[in-house]
Amino acid sequence: MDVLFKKGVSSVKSPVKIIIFKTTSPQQVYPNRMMFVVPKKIFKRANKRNLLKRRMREAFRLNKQLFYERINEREIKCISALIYTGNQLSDYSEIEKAVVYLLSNVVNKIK
RNA sequence: AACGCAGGUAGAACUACCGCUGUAAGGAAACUUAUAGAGGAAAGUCCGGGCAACGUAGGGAAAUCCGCCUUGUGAAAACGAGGGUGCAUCAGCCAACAGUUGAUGUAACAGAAAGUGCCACAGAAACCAGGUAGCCACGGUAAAAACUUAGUUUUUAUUUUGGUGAUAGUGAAAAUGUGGGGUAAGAGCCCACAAGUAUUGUUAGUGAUAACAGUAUUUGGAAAACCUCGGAUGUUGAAAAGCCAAAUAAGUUGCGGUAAUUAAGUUUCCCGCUUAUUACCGAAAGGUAACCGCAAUGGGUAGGCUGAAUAGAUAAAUGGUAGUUUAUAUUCUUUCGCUUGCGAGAGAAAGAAACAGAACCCGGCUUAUAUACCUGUAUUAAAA
RNA sequence: GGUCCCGUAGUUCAACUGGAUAGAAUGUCAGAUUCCGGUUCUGACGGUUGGGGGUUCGAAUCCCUUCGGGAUCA
Repeated sequence: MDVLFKKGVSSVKSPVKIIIFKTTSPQQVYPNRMMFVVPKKIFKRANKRNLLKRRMREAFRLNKQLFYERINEREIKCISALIYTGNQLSDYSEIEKAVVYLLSNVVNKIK
């Protein structure tokens, strides 16, 4: 996880940020491992953090097919993190737009 | 009726598709099927338990919590009902105050008359009253006046000693208040009335307590300062605790065993050194003081399961989208009634948005809460 | 999950076991000094003592409640 945040490639589309890193670990079977983060400093209440994490997870779940195709094209395996950086609660539709944009564009940035 | 405040109750339902966590069954596996899946506060952690380890003859100290009475629930903390007492507000009686009656609200409601300490500034004094000024008495000194011619008496000033707690107006608070007697001056010193406290008795009441009578007494505030009294609690908390796995090495020190040492000298002991001796190695010269066990030190290991639950176990699931219905704010259309801009009915549109997310489990307390309903109440408006 | 501690001018700290206008340094502003600026000197401003309630004659201090921040455990 430390490696991800130090060496990973990041991309921002408000209110979500993505960090991705190409891994060479042989233990990983799946094409990608995703982590969802909502900072406690901005959202003090646990129910709001839960709500945002659920929305981000749902958006990723419905749109991950496209993301996996692009990864498989390049024949690599990744670990990545979705971080919520906004200050306010956003609707599901806003989050979904941001997540789709990031998933489609971030793969090209990997070296 | 509107709106505000306080308290209480509830804290929408259903369908489809795609998913999430646990459990069970099936399957080689991928996975499939069935079933269960957040709250009134899950929150704060302010209390009390269960449970676990350690401790425990009995008693005490310390520490923490509780504190009017009766009664109900409870394992206990605590909560409910009724009552008592104090305080506050409002109303009635009264010209007014005081007092009393009623209603409502409220109380960390045992003890300040066991003890220690505190009460700034101001004030004589903030609690054994009495240093100061004042007042009063006897005496001394000085001056003046009167009578009488030698002193006496009176007044004033000053002062020693004694008495006094009326006067001192400061403070949040000043030693119970008023009146009279009494006295050199005064004082609960005495008396009357009133107020308070303690205590005894009688009556009423289960009791807190109340009423009456007697006796004693006048003793500020604060216990949310320490503390005293009565009651309860052994201490520490699931990072407790149990089991499995892994690890507990080398070195150093001490004690003991075996043939693997012993003795003397060096100022008493230890270390070290010297000499002799014992054992082992070596052809000799010479070299070495082993090895094993226990304890300490030293460092090393530090993962999993149980605890654990018919929601659930290790970053933690309980969701997303679409639609329907309902409570309901709002808007529009329309019918009826008349008070002519309100009320009642019908239809359409829109339509769940509060506080908030279990982590060992229960019981209380506290705090946060859109909207609806219920109870109480302040204000405003209308009618009688 | 448990236990404990701390919140005071813009900033860093005081205020003794409750006693008065909450103080000091620094910062800010104004004035003086200087040709101008700095330094220096003088003065002023700046506080709901985190919020709310209670005890008390009196609360930054004691008690209750709440908000925020921090430490610690094997």
